[in-house]
Amino acid sequence: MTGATSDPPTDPAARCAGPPTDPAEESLAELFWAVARRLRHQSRRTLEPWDVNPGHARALAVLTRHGTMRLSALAEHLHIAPRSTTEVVDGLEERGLVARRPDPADRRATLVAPTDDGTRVGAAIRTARATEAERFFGHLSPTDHADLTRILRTLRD
Amino acid sequence: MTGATSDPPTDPAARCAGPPTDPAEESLAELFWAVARRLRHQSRRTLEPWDVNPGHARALAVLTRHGTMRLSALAEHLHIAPRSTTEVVDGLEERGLVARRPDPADRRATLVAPTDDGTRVGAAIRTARATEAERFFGHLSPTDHADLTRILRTLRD
DNA sequence: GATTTTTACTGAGGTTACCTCATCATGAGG
DNA sequence: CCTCATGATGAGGTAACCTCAGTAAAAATC
Repeated sequence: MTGATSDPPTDPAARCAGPPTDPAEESLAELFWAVARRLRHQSRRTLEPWDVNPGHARALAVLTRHGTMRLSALAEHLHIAPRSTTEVVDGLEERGLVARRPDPADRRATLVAPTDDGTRVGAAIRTARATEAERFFGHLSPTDHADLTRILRTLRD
Repeated sequence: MTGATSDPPTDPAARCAGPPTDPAEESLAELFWAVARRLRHQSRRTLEPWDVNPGHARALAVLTRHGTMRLSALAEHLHIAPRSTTEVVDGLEERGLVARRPDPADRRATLVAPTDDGTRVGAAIRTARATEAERFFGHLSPTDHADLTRILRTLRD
């Protein structure tokens, strides 16, 4: 009925900083969030085949990019609390994408390493992400693409 | 120590679709999310003085823009389930920003109307939002501003 | 070398912002 | 009148975070 309840029967992150609801009086910020919303949905769809959520994907990306690291280091990379990282790693471990192993240099610490499967999936997701971005941003002319990059970089800093 | 745990002692929404973690190999999507992150933080800070969360603010904006409406109608505007809307309205009512009143045309329904205070706060937030956007996007040259608007509109549709 | 302090992870439990399902009026159509 | 649909809400669940307390081990201090 509401659309939000029936369209995606299982989509707990249906929003985050939602759209304007009303096309009139559209500010740049509203526009920005509308685009963010689309990107987020597409991203979610992209990840579906691997049964990993965005959090898992981010962690796996860090691990395949930087290699084995301590759980605490992973937490810093992800900008989340160590305790939360424990849970993300739990999820990835359940799926056989990473493995915990004691740090030989410090018996308090655990090293988290991508498994072979994890490395493969990580690479696959990376590729899928690139394709997704291509589909999303690919419609832009080269000039617009460059402009957008430059402008976003300005806004980020 | 981790930065994430000590910097913002109370910021449950520290992320949502995080930053690249690594400046190298920055894709447009990563850039986009980095900007989104900044915008979100700034938005949160903007709302602090009124003790309303983004969800409250969105609901109040809809109500001050479109006026009194049924709870279910509000749910549709917000793209969330009616049950969730009940909770948002509860929050706003607690703060005295909206009032429930029975719909004379249908005794099952409740009308939600902004109070005088709600209207005032709604307007104030609207203004603060505009200022915030000015601060955020104001650094852009008029050309960049126009380009960004045009490009984002392309991406949204 | 023993004691204190710090650090790395994790169990327990909390919060936020959503959700579904069941319930209870009420309204609408046969 | 009776059945079915609808509007709001109680009850309870989930995801992704969080803090705090505890345990074990390392590091620093005495």
